[in-house]
Amino acid sequence: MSRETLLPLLAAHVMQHGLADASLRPLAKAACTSDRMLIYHFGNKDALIAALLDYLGIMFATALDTAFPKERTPSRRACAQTVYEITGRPEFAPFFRVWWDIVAGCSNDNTAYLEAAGGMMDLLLGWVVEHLPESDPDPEAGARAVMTVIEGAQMLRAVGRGDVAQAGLAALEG
Amino acid sequence: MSRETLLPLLAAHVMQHGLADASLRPLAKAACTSDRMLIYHFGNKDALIAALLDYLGIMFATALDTAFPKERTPSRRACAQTVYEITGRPEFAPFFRVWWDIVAGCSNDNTAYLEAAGGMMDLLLGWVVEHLPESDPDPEAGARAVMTVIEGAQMLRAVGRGDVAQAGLAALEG
DNA sequence: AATCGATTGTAGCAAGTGCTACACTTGTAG
DNA sequence: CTACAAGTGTAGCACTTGCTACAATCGATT
Repeated sequence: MSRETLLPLLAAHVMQHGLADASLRPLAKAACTSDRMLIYHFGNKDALIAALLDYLGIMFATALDTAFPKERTPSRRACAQTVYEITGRPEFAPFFRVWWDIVAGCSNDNTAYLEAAGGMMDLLLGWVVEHLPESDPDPEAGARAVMTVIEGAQMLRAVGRGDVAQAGLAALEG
Repeated sequence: MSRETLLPLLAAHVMQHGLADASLRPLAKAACTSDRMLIYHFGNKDALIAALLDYLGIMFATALDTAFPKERTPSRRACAQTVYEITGRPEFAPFFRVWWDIVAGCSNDNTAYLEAAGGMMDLLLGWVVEHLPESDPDPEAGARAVMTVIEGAQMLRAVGRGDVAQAGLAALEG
């Protein structure tokens, strides 16, 4: 049992139960160890969470690569709608459970959370750039516009206003 | 000491420390009572939180009305940018601290949180409708588009990507 | 065989959690 | 004045929290 074998189990638990009130003993049980061992391997809980955020970032990146089509999208709007549709699938729900916990942590100035969240945003931004149509006049600016709409749509969906989100996506120009 | 006198103090505490890990004894201290009294007045913690969410919704509505200009904005983009600018002022930071906690609660299927968040979104949606230019061809659709971009921008700002948010706002048509 | 570091189990601590039991004081209605 | 309900303080329960002390096991090196 090393950090590397522990992390997937910990990540699975966190994606199912949320990151906000994850405590050592339930985490340990999920990873088939004891709280004692988690502290031993990671030093303390903060370090464990930091390592977990790192790992979740990697998981997110790979999930992105496998779930998304390789081709470019025909328009900015189509790109945004594609991301929205794919991230709305049930297998992405666990990820969003922890995502909103991370955002909440960010607004409490938690540095580890800010880094993790920023990293994931940069990752997604890069993905969007490469999936905009080749004809896009300004892919960088386009990606930022698309990202903003996507994230807004995802938040609205999270609070049960998916209809607003869809309308917002449909209004995207390009 | 009644619920009505307690709620402002509780709200103040929650906006400073976050809603996620608000526990009875700190809340009680902030409201100059005991945990015993909070339970007495609200029945249990869940009911207290529900009442608090209600109260925060009202606070949000009044904050909106006082902070925002009475006039209509000249364009959809200007409307979004105005909301973004105003909600970025430091006095709104405490509110967003609890807002992201609420969103996180929503993605854990917490009904009370879902209701509160949905209510606030509807409120803001209505406000946007009435602040779009009179010339707007479809204020309902426009408001949804504006809302989506606003919320995306606010999330990006929360995770330290305000630059992306600004670009996203600037790309809004109309 | 001896030793050493890495790893693990058991037990527990001090603090904090939501909540309750019980006794006590009030203000008010009969 | 009395009775009764609303309100309040003190103590405490059973539980969870992050973390530590102490000792034991294990494989590998000397």
